[in-house]
Amino acid sequence: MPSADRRLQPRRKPRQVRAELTRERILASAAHIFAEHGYAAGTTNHIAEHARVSIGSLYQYFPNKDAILAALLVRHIDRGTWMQADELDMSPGSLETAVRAMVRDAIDNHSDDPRLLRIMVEEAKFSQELLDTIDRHGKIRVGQVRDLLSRHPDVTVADVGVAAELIQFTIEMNTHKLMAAPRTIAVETFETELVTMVTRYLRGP
Amino acid sequence: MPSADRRLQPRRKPRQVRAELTRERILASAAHIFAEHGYAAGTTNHIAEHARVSIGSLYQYFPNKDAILAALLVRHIDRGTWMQADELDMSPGSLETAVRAMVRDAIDNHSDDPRLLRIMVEEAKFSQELLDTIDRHGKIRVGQVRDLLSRHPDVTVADVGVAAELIQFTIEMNTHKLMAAPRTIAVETFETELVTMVTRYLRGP
DNA sequence: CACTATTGTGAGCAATAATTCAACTCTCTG
DNA sequence: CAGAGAGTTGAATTATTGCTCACAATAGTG
Repeated sequence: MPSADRRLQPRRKPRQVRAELTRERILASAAHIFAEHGYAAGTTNHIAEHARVSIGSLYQYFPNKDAILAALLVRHIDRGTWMQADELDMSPGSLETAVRAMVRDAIDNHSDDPRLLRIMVEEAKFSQELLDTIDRHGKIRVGQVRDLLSRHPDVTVADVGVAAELIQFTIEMNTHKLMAAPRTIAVETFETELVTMVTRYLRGP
Repeated sequence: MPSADRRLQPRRKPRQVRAELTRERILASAAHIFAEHGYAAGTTNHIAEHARVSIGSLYQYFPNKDAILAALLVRHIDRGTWMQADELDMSPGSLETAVRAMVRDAIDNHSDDPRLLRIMVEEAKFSQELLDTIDRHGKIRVGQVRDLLSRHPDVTVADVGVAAELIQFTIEMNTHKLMAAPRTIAVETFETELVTMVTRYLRGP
C-alpha cells in the first residue's frame, strides 16, 4: 500500500468505444462490490476480476483506488436523483396513494445506490466541496418529501421537516432489509403494513 | 491478511485473573481504536500496542482479527437483549408508555459508541455462528415485542407478528441513524416523533 | 497492407498487515 | 520451593494489496 504523493490524473483517457466500455465495466463492478462488501473489501484486484478486465487496465483509467470511488460519486451527482422528484410531483391523489408510491419507488429502486452513497460519504476522504454536494443531495430528497407533506391537507404532523426525514429513512431502511434478508414475509404484506404505518402517522388520530 | 481455513477457536481460554484482564484490555482497546480510526486502520499490532500487550497474547485469546470485532458485537447484542427484556416486562402502562420505553432503550443502547456500532454493522464478516447468534437474539427481541403487543388491549393491528418485526426494526434503525450521523434534530424531538409514529400505527385510526 | 496509436495483459514489486512459535516469565499447588 | 501448567513475548514468517511496467493484441488510417 504505497501512500506517497499519488497521481491525480489517469494515465490514459478512453478514445475508442472499446476503452469506454472497459472503463464502464470497471465502474459498474466497483459500485457493485463496494455496495455489497464495503470499501475495504473491494480490492482493486477484486474489482478488475469482477469486471473481467486485467488489473493493469484498471490502472490505465483510474490513478488509484480512491479515484474509482470519486468517479462513482461524480457520476451519481451528474445523473441527479430526480426519479423521486418525478414520482412525487405528479401524485395528487390520497395520502395513502402518495405514500404507497414512495414505498413502491423504494422497492423498485432499491439498487446499490443508497448503500453505495453511504459508503462514499463515510469511507472516502473527499474534499469539503464534494462532501457538501452529497449532503445537499440528501437534503434535496428529504425536501421533496417535505414539500409533498406540507402540500397535502390530510397531514397533521407537528413538524413537517422532521416527519419527512423520519419517513424517508424508515421507508428506505425497511425496504433495504426486506430485499437483503431472507424473505420472512411476503412483499405485499410488507408493503401494506409499511404504508399503513406511515399513513397513520401522517394522518394522525 | 490470510484468508485460508482460519481457526475458529482461540488457542487458550483465560484461567487466571491475569489472563481475563488481558483479554479485557484487548477488547477495550479494540473498541476504542475501531471507533476512533475505523476497522481497517485498527491493525492487530495497533490494538495490542494500545492494550500494552504483546501481539502474541492477542492471538492467544482471539483466533483472528475478525473474532475481536465479533466478540464486541456479541457482547453488545447480549447487553441489548437483556436490557430490553427488563424494560418490557415491567411496562404495563399505556401503549405510548411502552413504545416510549422501547425507543429510550434503543437510544441508550446506542449512546455507548455509535461509531463503533456502525463499524460492527458494516464491516464485520459474519461467520455462520455469529449470524446464528444475531438471528437468535433478533427473534427473541421480536418475540418480546410481539408478546407485549398481543397483551395490550389498544393494539388493533392485523398481524401482531408482522407489526412486531416492523416496529422493532424501524426503531432500531432510526435510532442507529440518529446516533451515527451528525445530529440534525434534537434527540427529544426525534424520540417524540418516533414514538408517535409507532403508537399511531399500532392504535389504528 | 504496413505502420502507428490505442488498448489490454498479468507477473511481480514494495509496503503493510496478519499470524505463528520457540523461548521466556509468572502463578499455583503439593 | 520445585515442577507443571498458564500466561507473555516479539522477531520472523506468511498473506494481502495497491500499484507498475514491459510487452502483446487490437483498431484506425493512408
